[in-house]
Amino acid sequence: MDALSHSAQDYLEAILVLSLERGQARVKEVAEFLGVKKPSVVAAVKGLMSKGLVKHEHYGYLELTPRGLAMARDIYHRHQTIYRFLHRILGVEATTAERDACQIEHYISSKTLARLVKFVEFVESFPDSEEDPKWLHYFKRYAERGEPPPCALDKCPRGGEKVKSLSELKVGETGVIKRVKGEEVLKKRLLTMGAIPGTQVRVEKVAPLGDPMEISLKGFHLSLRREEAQNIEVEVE
Amino acid sequence: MDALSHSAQDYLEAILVLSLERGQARVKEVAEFLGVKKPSVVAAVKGLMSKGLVKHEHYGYLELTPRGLAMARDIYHRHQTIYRFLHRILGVEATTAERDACQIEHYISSKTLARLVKFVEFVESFPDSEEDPKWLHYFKRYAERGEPPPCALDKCPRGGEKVKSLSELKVGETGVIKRVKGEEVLKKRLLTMGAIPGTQVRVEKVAPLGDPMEISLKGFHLSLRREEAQNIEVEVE
DNA sequence: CAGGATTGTTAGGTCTATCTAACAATCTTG
DNA sequence: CAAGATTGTTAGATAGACCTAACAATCCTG
Repeated sequence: MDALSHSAQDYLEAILVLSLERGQARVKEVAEFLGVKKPSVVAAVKGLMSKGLVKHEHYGYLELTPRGLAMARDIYHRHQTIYRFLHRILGVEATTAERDACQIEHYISSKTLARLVKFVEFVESFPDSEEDPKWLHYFKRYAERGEPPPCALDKCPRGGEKVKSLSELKVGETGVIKRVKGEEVLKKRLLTMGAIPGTQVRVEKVAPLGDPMEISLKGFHLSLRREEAQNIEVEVE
Repeated sequence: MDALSHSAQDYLEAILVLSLERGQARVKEVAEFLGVKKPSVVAAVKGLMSKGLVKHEHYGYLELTPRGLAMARDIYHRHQTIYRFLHRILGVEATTAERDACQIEHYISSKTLARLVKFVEFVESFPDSEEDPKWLHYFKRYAERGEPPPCALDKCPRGGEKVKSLSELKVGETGVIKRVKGEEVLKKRLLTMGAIPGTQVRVEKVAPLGDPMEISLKGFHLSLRREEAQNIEVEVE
């Protein structure tokens, strides 16, 4: 049998959730749940019936078959995993997390999902003495207040040297590029833009949140994102 | 002007990447890059031209306008963030991470993206003394070998009590449900299934990887996922 | 119990994103 | 330089996912 389309998966999942919450699912409820019109639900259900996933008597309730239930639970499991990651770990607000999970669930591969399941498991199963692991606690503080974790305060990985990432330079400061880090694609792109080791750069402007940065290099002006600038190590002059 | 469709965003991003890699983009290259036929590229480019995002002379190369470049970079930034999360942090293999990032980038909200950006930043900026933070190192070990982190070995959050999560029970063991944890939706569903505090459960079968578990409860048989079982705290009898 | 309100269904339509087939323009090679 | 190969374009088609309009069935209330 053909794989289910994303839309069909949404209808299946909606029927499951409504069945669990209210004991039954009706065309009108599914339409409201998914934000579509009733004829769309009827058409979708017709397709699901033809695949043996839903039972639907004329003018009656919607019912998942055993196969439909198994499939819906898989889809729902995927949804829950992503939701928990977005909400519990990343700290995204519940409504946004719910909506994004609903969308993303269709596009995440089973390999990626398996890895995400393990990550969520890892975080939720080993919380240290608090509900969150310490590092997640630090992350949330970092995300909300920009405060680095304690380990960054007492031991600086590049302590003492005049080597910084470009993102740490202030307006007016200059330096010589020492190294371009990061993924191949990003490195290639930065190199294409002229960020070559040995090249002098000067910080011209920095936007309020450090993003973007205007720098001059080889007589040209570049606008870089904070992440891009972070990947360029410079020796301060 | 209308927001770009997901498909249009993909074409814009493809033109950017090809321009960076090869210095130019052609219809045939974009088609290969995105896995579509050439007429599809031509049609899409027509739309992008009408929005002032791409310049395209008849039979000529594709070129991003300054506005198109700015937009493409935004899209690409989003892609890179997701890619780095999937590949660098979750440890998903690069090809799969690249493909999933390409899909997910359209469905992640700006709030969720902002949070993910901070998460990637947090991980990459505070690596302890090694390339990865310790906890990420532990996670990768956990994901690959199932090995818990050191903190779980010397200090067990529920040490000594006969309270375990249902997932930790073995076949034949029984217990009484003490608490159902987790998100409201999940809790409600488990409660709907009869997982009510005070109820006795017995583990009948466990699949090889602990997923699913067959348990009996109130004379009924339930099939639970490992994550579901993890949310049910029981006092072992 | 009849009429109005609400929910469900059917027919036909729109829009997007892709395709195939056929033709046009450009490039390469003998 | 001409012919073949390759790339680019146009016209028309398909499939999916939704819509509106109109009608059918069921439920509720006066």
